[in-house]
This record gives sequence, structure tokens and C-alpha cells, in this order.
Amino acid sequence: MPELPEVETVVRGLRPLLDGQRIEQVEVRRADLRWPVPADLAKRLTGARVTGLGRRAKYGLVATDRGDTLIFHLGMSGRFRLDPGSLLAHDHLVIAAGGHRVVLHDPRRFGSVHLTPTAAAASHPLLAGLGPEPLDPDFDGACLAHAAERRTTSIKALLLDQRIVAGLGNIYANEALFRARIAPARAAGRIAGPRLDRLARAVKAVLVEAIAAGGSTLRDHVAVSGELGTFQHQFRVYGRGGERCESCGGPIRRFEHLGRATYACPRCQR
DNA sequence: ATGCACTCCTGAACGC
DNA sequence: TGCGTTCAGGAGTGCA
Repeated sequence: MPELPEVETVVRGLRPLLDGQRIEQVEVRRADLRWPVPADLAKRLTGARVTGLGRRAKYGLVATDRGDTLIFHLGMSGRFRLDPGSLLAHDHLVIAAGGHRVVLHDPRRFGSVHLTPTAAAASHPLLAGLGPEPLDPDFDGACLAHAAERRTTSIKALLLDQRIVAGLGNIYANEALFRARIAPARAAGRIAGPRLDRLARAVKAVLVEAIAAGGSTLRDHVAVSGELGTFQHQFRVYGRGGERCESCGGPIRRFEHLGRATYACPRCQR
């Protein structure tokens, strides 16, 4: 569910709560998430002090002074609940620190939690193969052009491939392609360089705007504070099948591409 | 190597 | 009201 802007929002919410705090207690209530929760996770975290929080792609990172980094992924339905009155079904992990209880809640259990030595975090299997951060300067049109060269797969598939660029999901891929006026199903290798430059800029723009809005709230995404992200009100195509394209006035089409709901204006996007 | 369908799981929304 | 169906923001696996 959560894509880069939602994870960034969550990390920014956790940072003031956890950074510099000692972890007093960790409870793993359910270990069979997308991947098994490490059996020694609670033991290794309890008593450690949090030294920093960060994000890589759609993964949240929590480093401690014991040399470990907690990695979390929210999957489709994951979120954090802060200081809940009582625990609910699907509350899988409880971390008590700094006078707060932070609870990982994930009904579908597509999310996961990992622990890795901080020094080796970049080579962790889940992180090692990731492409550049879309908001970093080294992600640009040339980078996309290199990845797209001679590829017959669609440009949307390329944007969703975390090895090419890390952090986009279905919503922001759709939105970026609309802004760049590129048809989602177009073969990646058949898009001219200047159009890929435009696409890279569109990716950055939509992510920056979404982060500023606290992400998008469709079903599950809530900032740690409980605030709702509002970027869903700024979607130009996602979820707007049948509505008018804001650019040309024609109808926005919804179709399935690669098994995912895809939204585009067939007149504006080529 | 590349492209893509399938799969995991649960809850919400919808149609009858 | 109740039941069955469909659909979700992800991403690893396995097949052609």
C-alpha cells in the first residue's frame, strides 16, 4: 500500500518519538509476516538506544547503538498505531520507548520486519538490489534511458521495477506517466530521450508534492500521529476512470495492465 | 535474460 | 440484514 511518500511520512512521524530514546520493551505478537520475524529481534532491540531513523525505497530503517538496524516494510496494509488504548487483532509488533508505545498493525501481513547489522545494511538481500532513490540527483532521464534501452516491456513496468528506480508503486507510477504525457503501456525502449527526461522530472515532482501532503490516504495510510495524508485529493488520473482529463477534457480511461489497475488519458498520453 | 501471471492475506465496498 | 463477489497502495517465485 504505502509507496515512498507514505513511508517517508511514517518515518518522519516516528523520528521525534524514537530518535535518541532507549527501547524499553519489544513484543512480537505474531512472527509469521511476509517473512518470518527474526526470533532474536526483541532480545537484540531491548535496551538499545535508537540512533537514527531513515528510509530506503519503501523500507523504513531504525538504527540502534548496538550496531543493529531494524528494517520494516508496510506491504499493502501496514501502518503504525501510537499509544493505543488496547491492542487489536493484527497488532504484530509493539515497541515501548520514550514513554510511548508504537505498534505495527498490518491486517494483510504483506509487510515485514528484519534486523541487520547496520554496517551491512546496504547489502541486506532486500536492499542490495534496489535502484536509485527517485529524489536523488543520480536518478534522471539518462538513468531511465539506460534502463529502457532495447527493453520491450512497458514503461510502467519499468517504473514499478524497484531495481530500476526504488520507491514508486501503482499510484505514483500512474500519476508520473500522466504528467509526462506518456502512455503506460508504451514499450520502454521506444521512448525518446527528452521524453524520459520529462518523465524523470515528473516522478520527482509528484513525489515531492505527495510528501508535502503527508502521502495519500486511501484505506490504511495514516501518519504515526494519526493525521491523514491528503494527496489523494490531488490525483489527476488514479481512481478517476470516466472522469474528465484536466488537460484535454476527454475521459480518463481505466484498464488493466500487468494485472494492476491503470489510469491514463488516451488523448494526452502517447 | 526477459516478461509476466500467480500467489500470499484480510477487510471494505458493492450487488443481489 | 445477510451473503457472495470483487478489488486493494507490494513484490518474490516460477514458468515460458
